[in-house]
Amino acid sequence: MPPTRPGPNLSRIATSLGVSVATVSNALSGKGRVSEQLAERIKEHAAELGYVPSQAGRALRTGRSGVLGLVLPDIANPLFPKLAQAIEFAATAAGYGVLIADSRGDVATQTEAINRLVERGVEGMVIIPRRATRISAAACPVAVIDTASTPGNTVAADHMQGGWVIGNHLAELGHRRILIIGNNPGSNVQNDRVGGIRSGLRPGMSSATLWIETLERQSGSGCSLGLAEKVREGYTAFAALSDLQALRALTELQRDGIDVPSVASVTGFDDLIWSPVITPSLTTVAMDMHTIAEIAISSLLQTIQTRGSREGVLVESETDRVPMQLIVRQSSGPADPTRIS
Amino acid sequence: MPPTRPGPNLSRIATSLGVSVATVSNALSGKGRVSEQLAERIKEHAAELGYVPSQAGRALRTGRSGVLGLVLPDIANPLFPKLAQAIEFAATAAGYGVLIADSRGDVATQTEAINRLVERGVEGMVIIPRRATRISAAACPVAVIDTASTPGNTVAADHMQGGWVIGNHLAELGHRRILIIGNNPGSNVQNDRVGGIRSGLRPGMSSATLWIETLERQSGSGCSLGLAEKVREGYTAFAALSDLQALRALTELQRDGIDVPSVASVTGFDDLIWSPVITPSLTTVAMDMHTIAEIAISSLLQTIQTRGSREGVLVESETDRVPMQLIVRQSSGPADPTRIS
DNA sequence: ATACGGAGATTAATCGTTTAATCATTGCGT
DNA sequence: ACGCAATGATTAAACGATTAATCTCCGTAT
Repeated sequence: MPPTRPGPNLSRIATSLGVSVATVSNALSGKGRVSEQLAERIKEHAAELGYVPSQAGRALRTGRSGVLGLVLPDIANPLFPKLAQAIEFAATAAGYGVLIADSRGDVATQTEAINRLVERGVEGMVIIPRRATRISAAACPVAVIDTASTPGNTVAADHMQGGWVIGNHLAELGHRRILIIGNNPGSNVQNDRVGGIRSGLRPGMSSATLWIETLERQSGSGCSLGLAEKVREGYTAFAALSDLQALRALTELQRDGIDVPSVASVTGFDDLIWSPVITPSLTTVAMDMHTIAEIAISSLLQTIQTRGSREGVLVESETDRVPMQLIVRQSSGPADPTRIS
Repeated sequence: MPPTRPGPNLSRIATSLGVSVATVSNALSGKGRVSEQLAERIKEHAAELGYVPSQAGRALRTGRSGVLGLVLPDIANPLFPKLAQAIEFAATAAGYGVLIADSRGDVATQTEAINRLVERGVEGMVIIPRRATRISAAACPVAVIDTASTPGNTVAADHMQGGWVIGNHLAELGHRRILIIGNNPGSNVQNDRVGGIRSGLRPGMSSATLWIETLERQSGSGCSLGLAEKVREGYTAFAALSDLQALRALTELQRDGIDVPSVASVTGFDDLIWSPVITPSLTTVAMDMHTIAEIAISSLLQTIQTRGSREGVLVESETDRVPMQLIVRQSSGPADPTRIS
C-alpha cells in the first residue's frame, strides 16, 4: 500500500502534456536540451498545478538532502534567538533548511543529538559547543562557532577585540579600578573576553575578576554579588562578560542606591534584547551575527561541495574572527573624579 | 553520475550476508517473517557496519518524512529558547526532527517560510503566530500556539488565568491602583492577560493600561515611561504583560529612586531568563512550556495519523489552555499603607 | 500418494527525481 | 546525394527502503 500522494509530480505533468518525465525535469531545472516554447509551456503548467518537487525523491537521487543541522548544547543562552535567526537566514538564502537539535547541556545527549541529525541526512552542521566541550568530528562536515582560542573553531566573534574595546572605553572614561564579572571560569568565550578587557587597560589601572558560579556555590544561587562593598573599595566600573550578568550587576547597584553611571559604570557583552530598553540603557559590545552566520554557512557549504557530505571534517574559514562593535549607551560614563584613587 | 554513498545500505548488508534486501529490511524492522537466528545475525552485522537507514529512501517509499516544522514569526521573542527546547524535546521523543523557519515579522515572508517547509516535506507544523495574524491553512496539518481567544488556536498557556493570578496576588497584597504595562494593544495574548488581571481585582480597585508602542510612537523609542509620575499619582503596583516590560519598568523605577517593592510592586509574565537573577528578583507567572509543547505535538501527530499529512487542517486538542503558575519573588510586596488611597 | 499449510525466504514493483545514453529529425556543407 | 553535427526529445537506469506477492521447502493430515 504505497500511500497515494496527492500532489502533482513530474510524471503527472508529463503525461498531462504528452511529453516524457525527463523533459519536464529538464525544463524545470533548465539543464538538458529543451526548446524554448516547450520549456515555457511546461513551466506554466507546473505552476498551474502547483507542483512542488519532492525533496525525498531528489535527495534520494542526488544524495543531497538540502538540510543542515544546528546543534545548540546551551539553548538557554539568551543570545540564541539572534543566532538561530542569523543561521536560518544564511541557510535559507543558500537554499538549505535548518534542523535544530538541542542537548540540554548534557554531553551524552549532545552526541546523541548529533547522531540523530546525521540519520536525518543533514549535509553538514553548525555547532555552538557548550563550554569547552571538544567536538569530536561527526559523520559530516562540522562548523564550530565558539571563540578563536577554541581548537577547531571555524568562525566566531572576536571576543578578545571586543574585550579590548570595552577595556579601552572604560580607560578613556578615566576609570582606574575595574571589576570584571563573569559567570564561569571554564568558558573559553568568557576567558577570551577577560583577556581582551585587560589588554585594553592602561598602565596604572587594575582589575579583578568575580565569577558568579563560584560565588553562588558558596552563597547560594541568586545571592547578592556584594557590589556595594566593591564600590566602597574603590571600584568605579563593572565590566560584565555578558549582558545577563551586567543586568544583574546593574539592578543590584540601583537597588543599593548607587547611581549608574554617575557613581559606577556598568558594561556588558552581546547586546541582548533588553539592553536598549532598560534604564539606564546598557553600554555593550555586539557580535555581528549576520556576518558570523554567513561565514559559517558559506564555508560549511564550500567544504561540502569539495569534500562531500559524508566525511567528518572540521570546517575552516579564512576569517576566523569577526570584529565586535561597541555600543555606547547610558550605563557607562566618566569616572567620578572624587572617587578615583 | 549518481554520487556513490559511502555508508552501508540494505543491499550492502544483504550481499555481504548472502541474503536478500527484503529479508534485511524485514529483520531490522521486525515486520515480515524472518527466523530468529537470521534476524539476530542481520542486526549484529548491521550494527557492526554502523548502518543508518536513509531517511530519503524511506521517506520516498513511505511518504513520511519524519520531520515537523516550527514557524516562529517573531524569533526575537525572548521566550523562544524555552519554546524551541520544549517543542524539540517533544518532537524528538516522538521520533521526529524539527525544521525551523523564521519570517522575521514579515507576513509575506511567513507565507513563504511555510511553503518552504511544505516543500521540504514536513508532515505537519507548529506555528507561533505573530500578533493576531490569521493562519490560513497550509498544505499540511498545523498546530497553533497562541492564546485561547485566537480562532484556530490549538493549545496555549491560559493567559487569562495567568492574569487573574497576578491580579489576585496584587489584590491580596492590598494594592488599590494598578498600572498595567503592555507593549502592543493588537496582541491577542496581551489582551487576554489584561482581561485576566482585571478579573482578579477586587471591587474598589482600579487599573489603567499603558501601551509602550503607542507611547514610543510619540516620544521616540527607548523613552521614559514616566512611572515616577504614576507613583505620585497613587499607583502602587505595576503589572507588566511580559518580563521584558517588567524589567523596563523596574529599572526605570529604581533609577528614579523608587524602591521596589516597598514603595511600588512590579510583576511580569513568562519567567524569562533574567527574572530570577535581577535585584529584586521578579515576581512573575510562568507558562508550562513542557506541557504545552507536549499537547501541541501529540495532537499534531494524532491528526497526521488519522487524516494524513497532506490535508491542510487546523489541529484541535481537548485541552486548549494550560494553567500558568505564579512565582512570587522579591519584586512584589504589600502596598505601602501610607500611600493607598 | 497427494494435497495442504505454513514458515522462511526471495522477487519485483514502487515512491519521485535526476541524468547518462540513445534516438530521431533537420539543416548544412561538400 | 551523403555524411555530419546540432537540436530536441525519449529511454532507462539508478538512488535506498518498503511491501505485496510469490516461491520453495518440509512436515503432516487425509
